[in-house]
Amino acid sequence: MLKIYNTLSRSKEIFKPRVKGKVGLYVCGMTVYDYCHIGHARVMVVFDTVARYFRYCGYDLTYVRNITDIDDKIINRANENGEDFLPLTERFIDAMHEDERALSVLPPDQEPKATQFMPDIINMIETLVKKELAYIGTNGDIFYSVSRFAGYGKLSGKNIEYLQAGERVDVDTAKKDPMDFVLWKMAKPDEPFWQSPWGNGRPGWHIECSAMSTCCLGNHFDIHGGGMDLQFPHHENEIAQSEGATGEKFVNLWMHNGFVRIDEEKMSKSLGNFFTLREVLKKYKSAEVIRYFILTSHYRSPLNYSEQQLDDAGSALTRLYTALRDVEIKNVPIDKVYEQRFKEAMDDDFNTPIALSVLFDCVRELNTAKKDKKQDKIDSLATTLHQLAGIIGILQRNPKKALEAGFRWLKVTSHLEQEYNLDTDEKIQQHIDKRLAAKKNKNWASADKIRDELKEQGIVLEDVADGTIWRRE
RNA sequence: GGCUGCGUAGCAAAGUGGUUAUGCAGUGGCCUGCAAAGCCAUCUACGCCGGUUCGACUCCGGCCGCAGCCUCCA
Repeated sequence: MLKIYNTLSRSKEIFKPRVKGKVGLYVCGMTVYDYCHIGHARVMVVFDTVARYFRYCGYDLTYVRNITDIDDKIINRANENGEDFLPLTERFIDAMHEDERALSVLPPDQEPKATQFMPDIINMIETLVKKELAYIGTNGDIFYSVSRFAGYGKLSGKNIEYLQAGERVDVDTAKKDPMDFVLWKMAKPDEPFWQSPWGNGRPGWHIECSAMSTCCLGNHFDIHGGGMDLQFPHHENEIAQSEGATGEKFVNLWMHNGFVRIDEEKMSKSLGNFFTLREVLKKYKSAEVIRYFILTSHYRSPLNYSEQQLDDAGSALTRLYTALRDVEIKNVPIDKVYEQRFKEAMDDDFNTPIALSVLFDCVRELNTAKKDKKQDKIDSLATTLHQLAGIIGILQRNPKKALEAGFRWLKVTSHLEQEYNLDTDEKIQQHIDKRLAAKKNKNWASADKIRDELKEQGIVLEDVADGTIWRRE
């Protein structure tokens, strides 16, 4: 029985799809004017894990994650670069897809872009104007009249009375009320625009998500997600727009993931304290450490970024992959006890830290089974581990290759570098063979020297029954 | 000012009204030519002060500290 925390009710609720066996999930994606940072990676990984789990549970899921490809920041960045906004957004959409693949994030079923939904956006605004929920401001922009929508604030728990509009930002004098927000912005000279009944312009940020989500999933759908910071005003405004326009309930369940922090402070573009995924991958060989790191905390908790934590993630993955290194994944039934424990963890609002702890318990039992040479048990547990880990998108690489590659780019500054010349696996193997020969002659001093010197260069050797295997630290 | 949420061992991170979370790190042992990996054992906990209770890290109240939203942000 799957329970999910609903921001709307501030409690965990038993998940009931609108239509039996089907789920519609919409997640607010990226505004594409820069590379993805670790905060974006978290949204992608969290909702990818949610999507994978729904499918594992047998739901027919439609997962929609939008792309905001027109807004003020995109226009500003394009101007700074002296380019048109289109090549800019195309470039960063490609980059985002690369990052997504690196994180083992499966593509959503639909990835609507704001610029592709102009007719629907304009239709929705027209409806809102017709219903007198929106009006034309003194500058020609169209605004949503917040006071005309009963229940504004129900998602974020805000009371309009106490909101201090204009405290940090000057109130736009074109509005009737400081709380009102823009639906359609008139284009200034040299800005990209689309034609509308109110003149050439572009949509406000919030309306695109109302239009795209209802077009892709219907007026009323199951789950809407995104980062905590979107709760207010973005998602609050989406509710006002969608419910105002359609007259139907918009979304049953709202999910919001916590922030990534740096030194106990929110990572954000505006604070400038962010690391892009690309930067982090200059230190770590595989984005799997980042995915693992994200899964070590519950999706609603804050997640403090540090290299120490990514190193620990690498160590943990080493243990997991090591357990699978010398076994075969067979087509055998998986262990029901571990599957049940794993399911219970995930059913409890996607508790991935517990789910991971189940995997480690499975690893221990698997390692013991190996020691005791219980082949049936080994087959069953190895398959269980591999399959359950797959549900949360980890541990799907070839274990031997993953371990030989290692998880971190080590800076080796050893004087041995020239002498050993370890730039290919074959060359590493030559040194190992040399050591095996020394071992055969019981020339321990020589064998140990090779092992120590390889270790100095980040290569760890393990002598096993039928030879020597290696991995990178 | 209004509204959220958090405070767990060396680090990270779950959870529970009484019984081992888990990972990394540490210590002791087994294994090993010696290691590594693995297995076994083990040390460090629940911000502070009250209250409820046979019993609270877990519930209630107060206090302190931290983060977030009320502006664009995942």
